[in-house]
Amino acid sequence: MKLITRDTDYALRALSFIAQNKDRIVAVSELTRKLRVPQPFLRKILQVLSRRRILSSLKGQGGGFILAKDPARIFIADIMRIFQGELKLNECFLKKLACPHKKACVLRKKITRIENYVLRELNSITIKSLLQ
Amino acid sequence: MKLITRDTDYALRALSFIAQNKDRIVAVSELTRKLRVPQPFLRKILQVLSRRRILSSLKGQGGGFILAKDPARIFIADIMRIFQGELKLNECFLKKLACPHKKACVLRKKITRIENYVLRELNSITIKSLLQ
DNA sequence: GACAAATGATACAATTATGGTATCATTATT
DNA sequence: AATAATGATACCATAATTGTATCATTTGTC
Repeated sequence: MKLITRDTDYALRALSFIAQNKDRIVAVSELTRKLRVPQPFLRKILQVLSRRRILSSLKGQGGGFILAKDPARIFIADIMRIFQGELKLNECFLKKLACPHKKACVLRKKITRIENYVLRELNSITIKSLLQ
Repeated sequence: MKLITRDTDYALRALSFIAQNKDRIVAVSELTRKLRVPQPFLRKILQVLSRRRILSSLKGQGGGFILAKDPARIFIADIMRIFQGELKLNECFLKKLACPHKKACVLRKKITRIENYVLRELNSITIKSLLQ
């Protein structure tokens, strides 16, 4: 029952650090030292964020990453979706089979209620709100 | 981001069915037909519920399972804990390392808030409330 | 221009969790 | 004695997670 996987977690921490150093370029090597996270893994994660236009990158000596968006507009739900796919707490395991309750499944309804709350919350948390 | 795993799901459906047939003993073979779930897997699940005193079992011909508790007192959070372990949305992946934020981690706090809501909800849903 | 330091892309690998199967022992009914 | 059920337990297959490794490309510095 993990809400956030490790890559998402690392991504959020990296984004927070980069947001706190908004005016300069941050290299993966620095992030690795600060966050104490495996460097090749973190590289992969940041490259994804770069492809998704959350970060901008600069190659070459002195290169690194910098935010491509206002941290007040980066929602953690978006980052989660990038690394974890669609956010659903809810998948019905019997969907292809003859589920006796079909659309009236009470369990499903209750879980959906919870899911809606969780998504609302996640959609309200920004990188900016994580700083300090 | 799965709230409920497949074994928990099957367990809840099986418990619901058994609760609807409160006055008699239900064999795994019948449940398998009704729920259309793999029989050996469901057996394993029900044996766990039996060990945990959620179900009582009767061996031998004509045997099977029957509720050991009032369905209004079986909470789905308990069933989830049995199959999924402690319910935490929250595990910090840097816990052993030098997390720069330590106890003040804002992300952790926000996730904890969500977690508390989810747990409160899950602790309020009983097998009885799933019937019909 | 050569070298060093950075990211881009991508393939591969190790570990763990999930979702099962298989088998033998035990018990109870007929 | 045979049959039909659960108890216990070991095993297995697949997928997801959590990484590593490598080579290509770009850019700054000497």
